[in-house]
Amino acid sequence: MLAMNRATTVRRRKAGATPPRRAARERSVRPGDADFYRGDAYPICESVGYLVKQIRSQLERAVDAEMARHDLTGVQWGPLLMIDHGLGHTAAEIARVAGVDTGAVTRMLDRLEGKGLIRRIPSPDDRRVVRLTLTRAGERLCAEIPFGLARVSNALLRGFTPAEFETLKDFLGRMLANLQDAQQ
Amino acid sequence: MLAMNRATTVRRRKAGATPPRRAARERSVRPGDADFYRGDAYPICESVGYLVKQIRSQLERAVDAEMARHDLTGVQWGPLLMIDHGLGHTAAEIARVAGVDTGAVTRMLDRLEGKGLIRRIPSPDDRRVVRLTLTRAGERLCAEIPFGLARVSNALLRGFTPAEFETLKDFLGRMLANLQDAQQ
DNA sequence: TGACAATTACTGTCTAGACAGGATAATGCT
DNA sequence: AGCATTATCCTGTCTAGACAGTAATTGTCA
Repeated sequence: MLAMNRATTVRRRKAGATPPRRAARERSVRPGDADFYRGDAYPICESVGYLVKQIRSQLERAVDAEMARHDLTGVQWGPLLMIDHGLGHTAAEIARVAGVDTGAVTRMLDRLEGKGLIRRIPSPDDRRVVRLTLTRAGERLCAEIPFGLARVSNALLRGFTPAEFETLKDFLGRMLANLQDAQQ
Repeated sequence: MLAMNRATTVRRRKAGATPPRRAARERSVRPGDADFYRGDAYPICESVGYLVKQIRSQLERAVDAEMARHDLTGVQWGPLLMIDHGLGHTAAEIARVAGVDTGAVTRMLDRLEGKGLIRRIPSPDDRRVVRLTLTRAGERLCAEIPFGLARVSNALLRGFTPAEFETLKDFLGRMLANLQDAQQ
């Protein structure tokens, strides 16, 4: 169990969760799924999944470039805004809301603290928890960030009509819901 | 210039590329951009960018779970398929097509070679390049992969009509185009 | 031809997420 | 009250991408 890589770990968990599943290559995961793609003729570079991946990574690049003006990497502004908006009082809360590992959060907070943007304050109520607050510099930065995000978002949606914008949000919401309940 | 982090580097490059840009917080990047979002009222957790990010990461999780059955991580199947389809004869070609760093490719190929899925063969024509081929095991794996991808894609699109599917692809394509030409 | 530029593969270093495991502290149940 | 469970935070180790820089080779052009 020592040098076990991530793939192996995931497989083990999956095997425990859904037992049978074999020789089920031709059908979809569950009845009701769409049937737009087939395994024996999958257009890798034109699939919806590929497009989403491309958009996401280009989007991250664009946001990165905006945030770089403030000396932030592409992911550091997220927790910062969460703390500012009262959605992230502790490391565990940030991990839950952002859907990432607590270990990753710990190390990211190290970097934000190193940059003098946040402070860690041991909670008097519960001596396990460390409460997070913004420094003055952190607050100043948080006021700037949404402008960059809005700029990138508007560039992304260039040419969309208001009606298309609404349809798009509907589609995205439905895909996300599909993914979430496909995951049980 | 030694211990310079990524954010700083990006900023420097950006500063060199687009000189003026100051006090331009209220307007979008370029005329013609949509105006669905404003910096002073940005709905972080409901924005299109946030949705795309969520979809992408959930999608990666789902694909990960599929690929884990073959002991592959979520990104290793990409280069594998590229080699199989003749889109990635060399490390440099993979890096170009996938849009990632050559250094990252080198290390990923190390892992794939370690798993016995690919072979590196020094090219006789050009002594700088190393040609990539699949091993027998790699070929077998490549035949399986598209079935998992199709399964995940169909689950993602559950409930979409064919017309909606076409509209969705149109929207995604337009967003990607916007991002690409916003990047000059 | 010979200097210079470009390309290829690679290595080092940073940020970053995922998983596992551990220390400490709080809570719940018998 | 005592003990097990749970929660919080942290550290170690792996995969992974980005950037910088290097060595070897190839291409270009004066």
